[in-house]
Amino acid sequence: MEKQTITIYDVAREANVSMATVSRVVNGNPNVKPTTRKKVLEVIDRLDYRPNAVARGLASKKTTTVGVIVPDVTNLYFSSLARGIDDIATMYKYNIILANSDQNDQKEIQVLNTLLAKQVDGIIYMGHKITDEMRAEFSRSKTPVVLAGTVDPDAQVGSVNIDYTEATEQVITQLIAKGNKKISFVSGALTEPINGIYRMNGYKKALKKAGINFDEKLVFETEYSYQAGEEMYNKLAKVGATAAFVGDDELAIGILNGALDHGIKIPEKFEVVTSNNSKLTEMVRPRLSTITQPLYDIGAVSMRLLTKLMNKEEVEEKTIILPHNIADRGTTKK
Amino acid sequence: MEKQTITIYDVAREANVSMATVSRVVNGNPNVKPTTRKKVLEVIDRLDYRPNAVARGLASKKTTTVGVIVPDVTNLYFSSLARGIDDIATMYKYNIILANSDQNDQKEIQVLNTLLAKQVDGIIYMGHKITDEMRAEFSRSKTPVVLAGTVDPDAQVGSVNIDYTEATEQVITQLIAKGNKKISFVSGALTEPINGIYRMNGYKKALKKAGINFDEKLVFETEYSYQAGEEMYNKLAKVGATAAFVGDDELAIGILNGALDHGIKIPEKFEVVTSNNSKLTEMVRPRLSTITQPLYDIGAVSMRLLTKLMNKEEVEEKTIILPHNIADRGTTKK
DNA sequence: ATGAAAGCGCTAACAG
DNA sequence: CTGTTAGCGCTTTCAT
Repeated sequence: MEKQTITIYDVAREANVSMATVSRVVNGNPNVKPTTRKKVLEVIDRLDYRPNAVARGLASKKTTTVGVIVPDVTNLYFSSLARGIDDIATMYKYNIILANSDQNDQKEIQVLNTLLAKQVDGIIYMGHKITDEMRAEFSRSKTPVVLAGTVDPDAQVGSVNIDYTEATEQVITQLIAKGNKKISFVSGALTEPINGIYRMNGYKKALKKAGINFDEKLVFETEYSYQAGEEMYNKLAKVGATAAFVGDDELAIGILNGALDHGIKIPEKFEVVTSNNSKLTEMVRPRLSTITQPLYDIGAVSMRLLTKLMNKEEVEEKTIILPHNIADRGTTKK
Repeated sequence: MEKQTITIYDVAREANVSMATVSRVVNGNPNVKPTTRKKVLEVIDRLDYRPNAVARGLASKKTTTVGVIVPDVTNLYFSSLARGIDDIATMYKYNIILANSDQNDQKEIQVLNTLLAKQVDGIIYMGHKITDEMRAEFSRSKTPVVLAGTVDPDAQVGSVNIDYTEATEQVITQLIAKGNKKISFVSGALTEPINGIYRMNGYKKALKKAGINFDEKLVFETEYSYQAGEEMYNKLAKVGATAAFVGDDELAIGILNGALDHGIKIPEKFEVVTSNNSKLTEMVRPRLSTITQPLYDIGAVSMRLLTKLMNKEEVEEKTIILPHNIADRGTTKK
């Protein structure tokens, strides 16, 4: 025979009080006489009663769970953000439903819909690009949304990022100061605003300031993968680049190793700066110079912002920019 | 004014059918006349009706979500498993509630309880060690549990792993064949069965077969981190080890870089073999030799097993061992 | 401080 | 093939 699930009703009966009272003590409502509270608590303990969050969710219209959409958790950039998100979520008593989207448009919409169907109280979205359809869904639903480490020029929703333009400009400026004239720009698709708009603008600004002409041949779009990076080095060599600014750490490591495997001296003959400062950057030799982003914090702050939004608190600014820096390590000249 | 959520009842009214019929078409029940199905579907579309999964969960006692407990998602070993889990979960229409435990006993219990309160249909646990309390909770609850990449000698629950003992034995045997006499065993706590029992047994077996005495001084327990590895190299040098078998990739990379930073030639002067074959192993130079585990598959198979358990299907064997191999790469002699 | 009662939105017999 | 009717377990007014 199935073990009977014990409900709030059982507790009420055993404690000689009403369901309402049990509900009150479970929810920490102060309007309960200490004696009855004690009595109820004791019965709860004795019966090993565990509130059913689903029933509670249906009645209260709050699930205390938030949806997290991520391209791929095995990417350290995203898993670092996810970690920050989960920690703050836990702190505020939320749980996370984590869904990998593979940045696939269909899957994203699909995932968003099941998340909404599951009545999540809020959503954190990470990705490289927001399709029109997603944007439409975001604004159509009254569920709060925060973009973490993800930019959207037309975003009506909250977001947490660093200033990619400025960071990129600084990197390029430093590279130019070290004597580089041909600095490649390697990133994912330029149709992604973070690449095509923000980083690219920073790149061009630095070039312009230094009086260097923008050369399209130095710009490479590719996928975010180690493999793509390894193959990329040849192309960089072919166009005569002496340095590369790279938008993703795994990609950068691919390029670094590609160069190394060709016997190129790093940083003497080729410099590379990456963008995410994931822990990978410190695990390779030479250590990768990089823009330092507070990855964990971006996630944490995103979740914190989301809690405010879910709580309908007033937020002064829902487009948050966190500080960044540049770490000069082994892949750039001293 | 709040936008009124539209329910199954609204659809029923608009379509001139009963809630039951709407429910049937929503759930793909074949017992609906094509005409009415069409009519209902049209109303659903027009009203933009979206079934409430929480209400459904309460009524059906199934949430189609599973809990996933993991020490830390930013660890590539675990995120790789998690990725496999999520993909199969999606395939079977489940969602994943992901919770980081930091391998903290208290937090684990805490997390397990909220997962259970949220009525997850099943749980996948990853970790280094299962405390008595967790084991007790697992057997007390009727919610199916599967351990992924996690061993528990007394496990009553499902599990998916490789044969750690055999794999370790093979590694050590190969290392011995290459002339090493002093091979260090570096892992996390030996109180964790995977280290203290399985891997250690493999280590000792290989030694014994080769007639080499077990030397406690060659065994090192440490935490799973890159940093710990970097610091570990000195100790290895001190005891005169010429090779190391390492239980974790980040740890192994730390050791590798520690040696490299000391100017040690790898693999000529020191060999290292790691255990998890995460993508990190191919990103360092020289590439790390490793036991190859099908990480993604361990996750995928775990989730598949869990679906069967949740479905109360008959499973021949719930302790699954997946095949492994040894990849001889740059950190071992040819 | 406590109880009664009406839902929350849906599924699942059961009946027809 | 379709409708009726109970719940699922809890929160939340509204009384008292």
